[in-house]
Amino acid sequence: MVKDIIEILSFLKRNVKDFLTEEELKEKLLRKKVLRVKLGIDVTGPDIHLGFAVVLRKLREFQDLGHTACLVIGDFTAKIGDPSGRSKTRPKLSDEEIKENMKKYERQIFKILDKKRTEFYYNSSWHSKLKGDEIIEIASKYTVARLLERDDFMKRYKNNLPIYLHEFLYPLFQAYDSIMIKADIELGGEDQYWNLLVGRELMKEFNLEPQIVMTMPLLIGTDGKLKMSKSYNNYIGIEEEPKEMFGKIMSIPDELIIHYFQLCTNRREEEIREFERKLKEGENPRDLKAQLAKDIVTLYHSKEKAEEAEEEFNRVFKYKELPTEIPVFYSKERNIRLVDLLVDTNLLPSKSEAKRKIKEGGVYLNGERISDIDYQVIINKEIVIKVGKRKFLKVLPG
RNA sequence: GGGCAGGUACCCAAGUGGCCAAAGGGGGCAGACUGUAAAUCUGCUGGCGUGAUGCCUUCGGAGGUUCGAAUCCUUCCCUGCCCA
Repeated sequence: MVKDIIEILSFLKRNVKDFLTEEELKEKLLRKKVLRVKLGIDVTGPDIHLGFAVVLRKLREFQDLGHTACLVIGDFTAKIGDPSGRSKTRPKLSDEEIKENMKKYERQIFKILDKKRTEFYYNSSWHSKLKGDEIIEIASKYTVARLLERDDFMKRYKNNLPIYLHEFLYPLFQAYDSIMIKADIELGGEDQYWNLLVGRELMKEFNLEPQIVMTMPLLIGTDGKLKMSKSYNNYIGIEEEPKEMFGKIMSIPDELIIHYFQLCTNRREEEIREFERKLKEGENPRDLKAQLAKDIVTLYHSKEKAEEAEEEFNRVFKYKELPTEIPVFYSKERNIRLVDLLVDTNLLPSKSEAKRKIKEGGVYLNGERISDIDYQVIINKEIVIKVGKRKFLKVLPG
């Protein structure tokens, strides 16, 4: 029994950044059969990306060991939004929008999680009922100095940027969630560490067994610099089309290959070491990245789709051929300026932009670069337009 | 409540009467090269116009002064700091 637990612990420790504390988890595993593993879900946008998937995958590991995933939907904060109207990351959402988002979310979440061992909680169901005196009670358990410990708050404070009072309260509300669902352990990205600790502290204040805190490293986004996030637009959604997913993974900087293998695939530790060695020995990073892309597409789609995506990628970017499927636009005009056509087809947003792209040599008609901004297009048969490396459109008379 | 400092394009940030569609950086896009939608280098980055020294819209909002305003004045809104 004890030996099993040690094995389980070392399994669970893979890809973990902060773990507070291993001893407590060991003790809980010995004492309880089923742990309640909490994960907070933000409902502001409908896409789950590979970064969040790192955490979800960890949660799945707990489920596979028989534990319960307790997903706390942050609909309360989403509904309140940001009164200052400044923060784009917290737009105010209606019940309908939240429901709509949740539908899409569930579909994606269960690509990773096990439905049978998942419970959903909407935190508005308790937060909306809190009375003023109860809120004060919660607030009285924590100090401003401790709230200011949070890096993000401290930075803003030092830089004379606004910190709104409700933002100060959010961590406490989030912590209160842990109390309401009696979490044994809470998971999150490493940037959540501080928030999760508040949960731990608050639980102690309410005379509950404090939750264990476990965070996963943040996945770096496709830009190679910032954490993967919707707001930085550097993310790869787990529901993206295989081709798109494949391409996006190919576009990550080479230095991130191992990082992604580690956090986004089921490759064993030894295999990853092996890849690392190959890279050092001068193996073409392109090939390993293609392997990575296949791994990930297989995980969220299928092996077949992954292979298709690879073929397509090679066709378009390696051999510079046309993609197999090109969207079609039927043009009523038979004789039109190229600039106008580019705008009409939505390939480019404005005529100025179209002229720029033509001047830059980024526009091709049937494989031929066009550099005359006054170019007239005669549409009497199929024409394939290419803008930049990735935009293709077939234009037919219609 | 009082004093002071600020609000500029997708973001950060310079500009303090005409040479401002507005420096610089980031991001984005395009090209070259390549190993790929990697890295690096180069260019572009408000809209419209037949190509440059043309027009229209944009420097928190609304008015005003001026031949001319991001820049000056009035007023309102917002943020930070200090004092109370």
